[in-house]
Amino acid sequence: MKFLDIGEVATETGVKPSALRYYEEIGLIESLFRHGLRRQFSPDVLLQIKLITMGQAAGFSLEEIAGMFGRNGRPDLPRDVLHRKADEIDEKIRQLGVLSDTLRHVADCKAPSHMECPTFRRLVELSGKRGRVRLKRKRPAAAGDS
Amino acid sequence: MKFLDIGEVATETGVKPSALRYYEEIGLIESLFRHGLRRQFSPDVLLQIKLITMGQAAGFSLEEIAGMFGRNGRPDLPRDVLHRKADEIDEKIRQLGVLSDTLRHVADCKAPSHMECPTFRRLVELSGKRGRVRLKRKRPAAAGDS
DNA sequence: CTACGAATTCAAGCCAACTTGAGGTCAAGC
DNA sequence: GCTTGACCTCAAGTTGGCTTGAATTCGTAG
Repeated sequence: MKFLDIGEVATETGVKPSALRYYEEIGLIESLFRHGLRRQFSPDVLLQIKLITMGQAAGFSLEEIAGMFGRNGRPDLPRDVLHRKADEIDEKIRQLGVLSDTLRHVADCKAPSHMECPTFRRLVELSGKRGRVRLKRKRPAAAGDS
Repeated sequence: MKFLDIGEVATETGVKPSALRYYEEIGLIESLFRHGLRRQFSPDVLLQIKLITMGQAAGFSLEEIAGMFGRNGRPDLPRDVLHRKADEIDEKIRQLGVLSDTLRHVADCKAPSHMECPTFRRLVELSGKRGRVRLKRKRPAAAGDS
């Protein structure tokens, strides 16, 4: 089996060595042993780091991420908590959908101010509602309708 | 027309007064005038704040958010940049889908370590790929398949 | 054997986004 | 006219997640 230097892990994942050391310090990942002073990582760490960066993209703290996938490689959280996290993410996905729609609308809308545009307002107000709702795409914008 | 005290804005949006003052300080929102010392906000600010919190959930900085929806109430970014932001968000949505699936899998999988579970590995590796890919739900987990 | 480059530790620094605290102001109700 | 409570300002502090820098240690190639 081949082990990885911190530099290789860094180039493969795009996460800087300093960050990786920090992750190890807080117990989020671990190196298997040292070669001289150098940490040697299992290739599996690449997968773990992918999860970590995804979790960060989702807005979770490193602490929460550790809970989800385990400091030791397996989650310390019970099943139902994990399911609730997943639900949280799904809700975030919904909100992001609204944000994306809103952004595209803003890009294309000709109205002088968004606040006066009913489409805009509908979109944003939608963000509070539950359930899947995305705009039908590409209705050509009419003047005065931003 | 009815104007809002900072406290009302806070309770309606769930954003603390201190944060709202900070937003005003950096020009992200504005109060219309003062009543004595007190800031008076237009009800429209509630919508704006909803956008701000959505943007934050998406992982954008306040700076970026200001660019999207405008410090002044309208975006300072050109159309194509906004569209690219929307694309960014869509990509993030895809990644969150993978994360959510992975999390549910982790919750239900009986394998001793995720790293040994092929389903898990497939899921995570999927996150790099382009295009819509979500797992079919609720295939009952077999033993040894985590 | 020596030099090189890639790693190491440790403390300190940095940034965004707020929060906290002390001390002050104001308007509405009694 | 006084109290009350919600607001105000301003400076300083906090948290998370790293980054930076100085001084040092290795292993390998020449």
